[in-house]
Amino acid sequence: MNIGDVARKSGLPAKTIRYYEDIGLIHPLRGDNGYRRFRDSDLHKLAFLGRARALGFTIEDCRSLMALYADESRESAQVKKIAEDHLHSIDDKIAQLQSMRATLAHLVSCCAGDDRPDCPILNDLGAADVGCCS
Amino acid sequence: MNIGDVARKSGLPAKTIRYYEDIGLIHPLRGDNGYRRFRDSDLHKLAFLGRARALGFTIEDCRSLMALYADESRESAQVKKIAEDHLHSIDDKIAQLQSMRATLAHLVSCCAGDDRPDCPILNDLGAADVGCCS
DNA sequence: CCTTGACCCTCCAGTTGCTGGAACCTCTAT
DNA sequence: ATAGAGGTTCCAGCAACTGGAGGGTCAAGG
Repeated sequence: MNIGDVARKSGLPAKTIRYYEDIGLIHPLRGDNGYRRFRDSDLHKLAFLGRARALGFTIEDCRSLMALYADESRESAQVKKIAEDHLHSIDDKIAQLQSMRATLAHLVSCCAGDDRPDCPILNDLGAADVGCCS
Repeated sequence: MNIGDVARKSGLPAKTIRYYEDIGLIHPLRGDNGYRRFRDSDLHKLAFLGRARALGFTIEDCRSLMALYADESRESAQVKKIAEDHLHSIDDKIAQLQSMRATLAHLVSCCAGDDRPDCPILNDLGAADVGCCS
């Protein structure tokens, strides 16, 4: 398979696949013409990577997960640890975003959004101790 | 004020403050020794930036917001538009993270996390059509 | 007067995970 | 022969900093 084929099958852009080879996540063969030649196992790895990335794992996590996947003598605790750590970092991000969201939604709801210059959003950003309502 | 003073007062790292000058968000004066000399107005802008960044606004949003803040003839609708757009992008991110979180939490709960190699997390990543439970 | 330590300066490189583009080569079909 | 669709490499850029090297400056203590 050429890179276009695995791109279509894996759903990853060709650029990304080349990048994954660059950083050593996959090792496709090369044809006499210099083209990358992908085996089924390469496609399988790319699909694995696509799913892991879709779950938000970092590239380094993906590297670890693929190593564990290939390691018959792994302990599932190792995998679970990576996944749990990631889950916590997702929870942290969600909490942070929800906190931002709450503040922002409140400010937005206080802003008239008309042609007058008076704006509680700017008032709030301009001075921490200015409540935007009442 | 020197950069260390404004760093302490604004809560922003000195590095970040230099960066903000680089990209033209602030324009502190310079003393004869080459040191940056910050006025109260610079500190005020940095505090504004710190709060806007804490709400997740991009640097370009911050630039627009600061321009509107300085513009006496602004319309609050312009500010509200930026804030609402940002609010939507936050909502999108939260939704995406919650979707990841749901999948991941399920997989984690299915994984024994012991010394055996069998792992539903890896099974799922390795093949899309493998349910991790039952 | 000298030294020490806390500041300050600039400039360059690295972070994460790609993405776009230039300049070029290869294959297939007409 | 040529057009167009594929492939290749390499370099630059994104966002928003962050770290470090290699230096200059300032105030206090001996």
